[in-house]
Amino acid sequence: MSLSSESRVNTESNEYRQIVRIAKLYYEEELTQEQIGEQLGLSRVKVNRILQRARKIGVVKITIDAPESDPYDLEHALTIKYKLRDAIVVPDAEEGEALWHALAKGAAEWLVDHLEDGMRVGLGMGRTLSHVPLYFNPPEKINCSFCEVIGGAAETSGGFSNYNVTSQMAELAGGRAEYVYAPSILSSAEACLSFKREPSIADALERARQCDIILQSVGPVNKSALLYVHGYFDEKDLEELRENGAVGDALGRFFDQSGNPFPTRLDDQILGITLADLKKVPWSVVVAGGSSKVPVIKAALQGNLFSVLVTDTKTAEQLLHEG
Amino acid sequence: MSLSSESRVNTESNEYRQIVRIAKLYYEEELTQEQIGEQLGLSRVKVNRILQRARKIGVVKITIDAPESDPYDLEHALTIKYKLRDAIVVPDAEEGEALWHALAKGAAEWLVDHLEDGMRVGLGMGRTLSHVPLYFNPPEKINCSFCEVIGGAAETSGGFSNYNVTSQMAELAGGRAEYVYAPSILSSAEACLSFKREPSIADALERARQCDIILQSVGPVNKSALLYVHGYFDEKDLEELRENGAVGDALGRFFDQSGNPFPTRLDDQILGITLADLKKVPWSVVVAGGSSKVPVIKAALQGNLFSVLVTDTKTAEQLLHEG
DNA sequence: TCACAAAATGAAAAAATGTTCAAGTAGGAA
DNA sequence: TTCCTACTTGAACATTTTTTCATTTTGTGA
Repeated sequence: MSLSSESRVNTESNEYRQIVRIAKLYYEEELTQEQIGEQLGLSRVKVNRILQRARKIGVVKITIDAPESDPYDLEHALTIKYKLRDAIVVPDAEEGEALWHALAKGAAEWLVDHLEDGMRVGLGMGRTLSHVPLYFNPPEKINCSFCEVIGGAAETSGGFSNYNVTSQMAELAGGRAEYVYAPSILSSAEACLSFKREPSIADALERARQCDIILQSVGPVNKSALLYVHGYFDEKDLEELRENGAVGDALGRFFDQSGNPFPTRLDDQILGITLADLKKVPWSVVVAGGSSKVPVIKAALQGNLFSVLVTDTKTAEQLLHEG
Repeated sequence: MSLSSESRVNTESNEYRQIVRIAKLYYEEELTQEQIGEQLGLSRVKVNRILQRARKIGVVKITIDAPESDPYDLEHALTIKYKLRDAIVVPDAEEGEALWHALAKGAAEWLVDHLEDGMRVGLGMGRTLSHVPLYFNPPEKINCSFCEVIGGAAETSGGFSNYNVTSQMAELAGGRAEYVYAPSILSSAEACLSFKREPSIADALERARQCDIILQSVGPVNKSALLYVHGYFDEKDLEELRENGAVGDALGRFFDQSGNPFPTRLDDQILGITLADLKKVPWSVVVAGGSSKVPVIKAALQGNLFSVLVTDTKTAEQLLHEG
């Protein structure tokens, strides 16, 4: 019949008329392709092909109505670009308001939506995470448990103890708290090993590996790193790490630009789950934002260390438009 | 979770956020419902339900882009309202231009698009049909045949003979013509019967019944009717037919308001296919327009005598908006 | 005319989607 | 509390859609 060029169709042509008619019968009248074929004397396969063509050349337009699309678009773009299960973009912090409050709120709300009976939630460390309980407000009691994924029940990190966070979360949810009664970093690999052999601690770590959800932050290779704070690394060590390609850390474990583990001499002294463990968790949530963390987050996401990201608008945009 | 009211969703809610995200993954990223469910931790069925909801509440809008939509809309509306296989709406005739030219052109073009090798096309009678050859212009030779569906190879009707029309069409298409060598109306039922028993005529009628396509017009119960023109009915007869509920005729066979056959004393004297035969033809095309024919066309379509309509804009609108 | 590559076709297979149903669950009234 | 009705859920089933593939058709250049 007519010589059908790839993507342009004469609006006056009979081919076009037919495309429009079939599209209407399918999308407006909701006939099946079979019924349309029968009515018009075409094979079902042909009707199918015409419909594909109709979508391709834009005779049929499918639009998604998303008012206030900005945050949604960012979230959606992030999930696509980094193959995430979910992404939450919170508004940039107001002047004078700390970013970690906004992030903590986003993480807390995300958690309320995803927490179900029987789940175990692992909590990492850091200033942002320590603010999560402030905003965590489940509408009803949930039969779940919260645990630590790194030692340190009795320690404090940046003024906030893991212990407190874990117990607060458990209380707010109406669930149980499970602790790791041990330091996060041991003085030697041997000491660490003997702790790990202790059944109660081994159990605690095993529970941590089997969390349904883990919330954790990531940080750059600088003085905020866990191992620096605890005095196991000095400035020179950090410098060396950076020079050799370490980009950031999560739970005291460093990783490079691609999110691959970057081993350090202290890896065997840390009492906590590894990056490999983290990758296996169904919902591993990284809660982080701020310009300095952009390359770190990017690396972590590229290495699939996390499946959910909670961040702020500005960071989201940097994650999307750079590189 | 949230109490989901039937058709209104809070744009800020997490439910809405989820609907938009899933809609985007499905319609923009073209993931399958299964993949989406996997990624988001939902069952496939649930994703399916959310997508149905997205369409229902209008988050997803499917639009069909039909520039110059007027004729298309009319055609589409006609196919739906009267359950037609196709409808062609030609522009209203210009001042001084006869409607039947426009209709004949529409019918001829429709035929070009649908005529295929091996098909048989039956041609009825009437002024409009007699103009079809003028506009019939197939781009290539088609191995098909044209036949008459009512006697009258040697007669003329309104100045145009069936014979001429059939042979012209066959010639233009490069196919064969098959005639019914007999009058369209006999002087008695007995005479008609003996004609019908004649093998060559019986064959011709059988061929007519097995057409793939039949083009025919319809007319109101007035002096233009075949049986009046041939002198078998007088004005009083017409008057009586009208009073008893006859609305129009096709091929000399009358029908009522619902398109049901309205028997007359002359039915057995007509040498041609019946309305019941007409209904069995895959593509029976009625070519008719004009205010006076609106009730006739409507009746014929309601009785499913035809599956394709060729008419003009004004008539189309009347067919759609009245009754 | 022939031969060849590209495009179109539809039957069958595979995949995706939609529906039903039985079981479970929340919310509300007594 | 108990009972009741309403809704929600996902597995199993049914239907529809899409893809694949072998074949035919069509256009093109020799």
